[in-house]
Amino acid sequence: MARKISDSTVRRLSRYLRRLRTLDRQELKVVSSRELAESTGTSAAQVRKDLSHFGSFGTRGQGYAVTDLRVQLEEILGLTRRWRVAVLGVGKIGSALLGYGFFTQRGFDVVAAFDSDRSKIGREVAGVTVQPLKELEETFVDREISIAIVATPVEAAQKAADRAVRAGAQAILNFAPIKLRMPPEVAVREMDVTLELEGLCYLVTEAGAATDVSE
Amino acid sequence: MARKISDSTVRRLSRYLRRLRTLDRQELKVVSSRELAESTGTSAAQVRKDLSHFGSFGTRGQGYAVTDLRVQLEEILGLTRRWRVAVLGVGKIGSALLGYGFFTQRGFDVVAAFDSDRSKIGREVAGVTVQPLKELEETFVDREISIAIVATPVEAAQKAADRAVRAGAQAILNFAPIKLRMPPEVAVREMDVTLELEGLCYLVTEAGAATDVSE
DNA sequence: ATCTTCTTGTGCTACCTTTCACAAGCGAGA
DNA sequence: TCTCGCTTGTGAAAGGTAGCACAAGAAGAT
Repeated sequence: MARKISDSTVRRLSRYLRRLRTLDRQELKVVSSRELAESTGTSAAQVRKDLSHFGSFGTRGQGYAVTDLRVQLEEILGLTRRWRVAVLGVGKIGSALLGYGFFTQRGFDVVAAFDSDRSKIGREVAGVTVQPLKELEETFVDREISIAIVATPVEAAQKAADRAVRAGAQAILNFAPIKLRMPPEVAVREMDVTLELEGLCYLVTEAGAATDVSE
Repeated sequence: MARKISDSTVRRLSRYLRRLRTLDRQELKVVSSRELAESTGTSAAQVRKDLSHFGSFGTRGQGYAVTDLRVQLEEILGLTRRWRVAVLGVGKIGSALLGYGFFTQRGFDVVAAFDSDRSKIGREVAGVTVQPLKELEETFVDREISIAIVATPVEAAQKAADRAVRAGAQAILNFAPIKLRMPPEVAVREMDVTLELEGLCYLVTEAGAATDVSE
């Protein structure tokens, strides 16, 4: 299974999984690609294509067994284990993430938080004690942290991410408005609020301009 | 200019703009597509192709005039005006966004916040008073709010977004882990933390599996 | 056992995005 | 004025992604 799966496919798989978990809780046994597509905003053909990259999980004429497919997707996405996460930067976003109950529920344990601000160090946020940055390396190793969430101010983001990677982080979720330079073996995802907002502005402006012309 | 521009192009334009603003502040006069590409994590050809959809902004043999291109991009993205934004749901994420100074700096004014929780209503967060949901419609119209940031719990997200749209919102930035169903004329962007985290898990797991085989 | 109905899995096609490669064009210097 | 060096703008090729359409196959009815 060395096939390269695209990011958009992986994102959709996450969506299918989310839906399947709900269906499973509702004790529904079977779901069709069409139903799955409708509730996740895609097409039935897309659902089948996405799943077909990993095998044949359905029954022709019937659909997919909910629990079974849920488990398969959890395995594909690597969600059968728990993941230890550290938050770098305990500002507004960092604190919000620390208190985000969804993480624990979904297999992510936030086991450490770091900040350079003296006044924050030692404080406990949602059960996690804020540590000084100099303890980063040791803590990452000790607690086997594999994912770092970068929520520092933009100036500090690259350095924080570099340190996390040197300390063993395999993946970075970046909230800072900067494109991080990372070695290719490190997985990176960007969560850039202003980028998305600006994208919305473009679309609204564009739509407005188009309407003006036709009027 | 009825050409359809892809989301990924628009995102890159935002990145170029961000870089150009820095360069402009540093009083640099000219920048090449190569420099722009390196600092935004893409290729020089991509930069030129992206810009070429909107016109010819550079000088052959020289590059692009920083200030000029900055202004052009601001116009293309619709950032020459200010945008009024409302936050729906003043939980952890909502509060973090309300206090996010970057917005004001970048042309976005958060002028309203709503929550259904009695205990939060009337409270002031970062200069904005939290209002009850029933005032949503009136406030959107009065304050000419065009962008709604949905930061409610997942169960409330669809309804909140629907109300915002009926009240005149043209764009939605959605932080709730759900794919919103919106009329096609409404622009939507998703900011889904767990989706991205799960994506990272897939990549890490995959990389690990690949290494195991080769070892 | 055969037929009908239903939904999957997939080859093929169409479209879209990125990369390549080079002519066009600008400025500086002789 | 001509040449040289450099970078843009762009047509064409390559590479990917999504949609279509249908054969394959499973379950239940006759």
